[in-house]
Amino acid sequence: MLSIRSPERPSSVRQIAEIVGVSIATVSRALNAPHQVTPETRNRILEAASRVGYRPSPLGRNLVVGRSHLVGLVVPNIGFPLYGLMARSIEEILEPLGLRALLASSDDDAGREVAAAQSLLRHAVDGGIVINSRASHSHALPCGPRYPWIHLSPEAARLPGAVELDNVAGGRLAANHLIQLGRRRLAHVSGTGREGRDREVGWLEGLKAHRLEPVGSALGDYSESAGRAGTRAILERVGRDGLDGLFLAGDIMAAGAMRELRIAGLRVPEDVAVVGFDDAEFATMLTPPLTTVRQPASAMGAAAARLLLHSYTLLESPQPLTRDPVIFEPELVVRGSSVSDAT
Amino acid sequence: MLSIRSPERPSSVRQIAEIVGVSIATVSRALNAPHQVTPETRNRILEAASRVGYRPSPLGRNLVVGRSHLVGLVVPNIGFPLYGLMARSIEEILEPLGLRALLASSDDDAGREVAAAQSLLRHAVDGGIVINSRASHSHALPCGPRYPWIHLSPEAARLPGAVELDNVAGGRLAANHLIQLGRRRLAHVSGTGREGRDREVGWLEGLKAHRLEPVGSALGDYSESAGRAGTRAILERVGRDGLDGLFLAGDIMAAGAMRELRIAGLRVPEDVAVVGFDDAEFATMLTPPLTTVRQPASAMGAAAARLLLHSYTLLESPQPLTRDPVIFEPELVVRGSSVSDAT
DNA sequence: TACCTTCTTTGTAACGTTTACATCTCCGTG
DNA sequence: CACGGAGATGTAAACGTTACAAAGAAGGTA
Repeated sequence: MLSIRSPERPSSVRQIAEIVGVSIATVSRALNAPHQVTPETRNRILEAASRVGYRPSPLGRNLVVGRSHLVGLVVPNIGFPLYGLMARSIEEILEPLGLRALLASSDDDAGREVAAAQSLLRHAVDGGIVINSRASHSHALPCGPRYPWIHLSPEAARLPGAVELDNVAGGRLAANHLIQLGRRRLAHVSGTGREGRDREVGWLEGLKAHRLEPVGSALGDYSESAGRAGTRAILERVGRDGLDGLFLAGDIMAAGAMRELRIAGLRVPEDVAVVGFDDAEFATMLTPPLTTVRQPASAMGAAAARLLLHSYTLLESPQPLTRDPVIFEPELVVRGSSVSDAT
Repeated sequence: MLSIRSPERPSSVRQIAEIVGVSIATVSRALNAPHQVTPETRNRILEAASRVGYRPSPLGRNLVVGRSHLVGLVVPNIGFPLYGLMARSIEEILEPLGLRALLASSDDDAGREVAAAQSLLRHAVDGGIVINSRASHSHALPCGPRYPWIHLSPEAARLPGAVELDNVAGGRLAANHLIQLGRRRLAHVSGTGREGRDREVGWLEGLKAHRLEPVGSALGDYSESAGRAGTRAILERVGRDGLDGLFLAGDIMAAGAMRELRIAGLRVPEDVAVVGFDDAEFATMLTPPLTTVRQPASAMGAAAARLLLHSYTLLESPQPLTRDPVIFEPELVVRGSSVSDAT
């Protein structure tokens, strides 16, 4: 049976030093810089260490080197697949360097985001990454020179250390694609936040470049029901024949839109071509598979992690973070919801 | 501009002690146990502390109290939605207690799982949760009495501190549902690992209770392509009319199966009723919406977190972990892929 | 041989915090 | 005055690493 509090203390450098008859510094050196110790004493130390089953306490080590080897990771909700993918790729960059991600949730709220970052700083993280950051100059994170923070969001483009997607270009991609398919009666269901606004800006730019006016638009919040409600509202306004191309600021809304179009008796893509945003995992599983603007989530996560490492106090010559954001370009993935003979 | 290495050290108890003219112990007491210090000196200490902007170092504190307030979280891949949901609910339980989840990935490999747990222990986590644990008696985690580990998987049911889903009951639910719908030509695409085997065991039990033999089966690995390939193989063997009910051990495979059935010209649910497993987020977005056996991921994550807290060294009277697993019952969610007039 | 330089090896102390134990002071009671 | 108790405060120990000091040896030169 397990007894929770074991009385015997784990072995320490002091214990080994006493056994061998040297100072604790020599023990530490024998373990970390063997060439600095006489082979004879080194062997005696190593032998004693393995005999008592010595394992160095990371807390002691962290204390003296002044770093915790922890990296904060603030995510709106780790249960959302997009953020999970980003977290995974961040972790893959950090792990080989002996760094670990410490998790906190922001629920996409600026206040909770700051609180989460503060909480992580109390755990002495060496730095951090905020996914879908809502931080701005008015809600700045407690970011000191010893605690670099990377912002993974267009919201924070004016803060040092930002990684962002060119959402405007993404909206343009969607518009150009639908226009090239010959669609002219175009509508959009938007998303929230800076990224939602940017996608709409790009969308409208794309239309304007072809001297087109949108036939309708609706506000959305990336939920399936918002996609359905927005589509229904647009259809009611323009009528069954008033729409032949629909762009939604997120794939989940696009799934709702396709359901609503089907209920209205409209075929996708023959009657209405549908374009989503993100390229979520389920996009290929929809009927028809969803044409969408891919957000390179893994690559963006990896870039944020590398940017953090670049300014990390651990490195030989850390570079200060600049205000130049790292910008990723989205990519159009054409599938059956816009082109009937696509995969 | 940010300069990464700031030369000035953060303030410490030593600095405050020197300013006020007391020992560091008195400073610590004034901050942590104010009633033990004379009001007059206490005020002078607090005043000096706030003047120099003192913030106690968590590294020093963790070191001396022997706890890090960190909980290890070993996940196959945090990018998988099911695991993300579990992680999120675990986090929600831990956060109010000031505990944070430290992340590591196992990639569903027993060896990497042990390595990840060891790495987390080197970061001095106070305990940990292993999602989809592959640990067994032969590949046991480095679990000492001071480091309780919870296993979130049926694989580890014989280890202390296990939380598991009754996968056998889940397979039975699927079988009973299809049989009650009048389907008699039933087939299954299985999953890997203990949970995959258990789901198949329950499935076959359910069939046997109604004196039915399956018309076919195929091995799968939870991927969409495995769902498609398995379905195709079964159809080739039994013919277009040889199948009217299909159970797949995961929703992603079910999405692939529905695509394959459609390609074969079979209607879902009229010709073939389809049942998945997990109740993933996208299940409602498929066409038709997927009937599935729901795995209560959030509740299971929360249960694992509570079990960990129960045996946590932090608590007043921690309870040793027992070998009795916490078992969750799955629930059938009926949708359009098995009943045409369902939601 | 005496002295100096260089290199190797080892020891000391400090880092930051908490806490068990020791010490000291003050006050009251016998 | 002696003793005891209570309250306040100091001391030291715990953890692992590393800058610095110190000691010693080896080797070269006058």
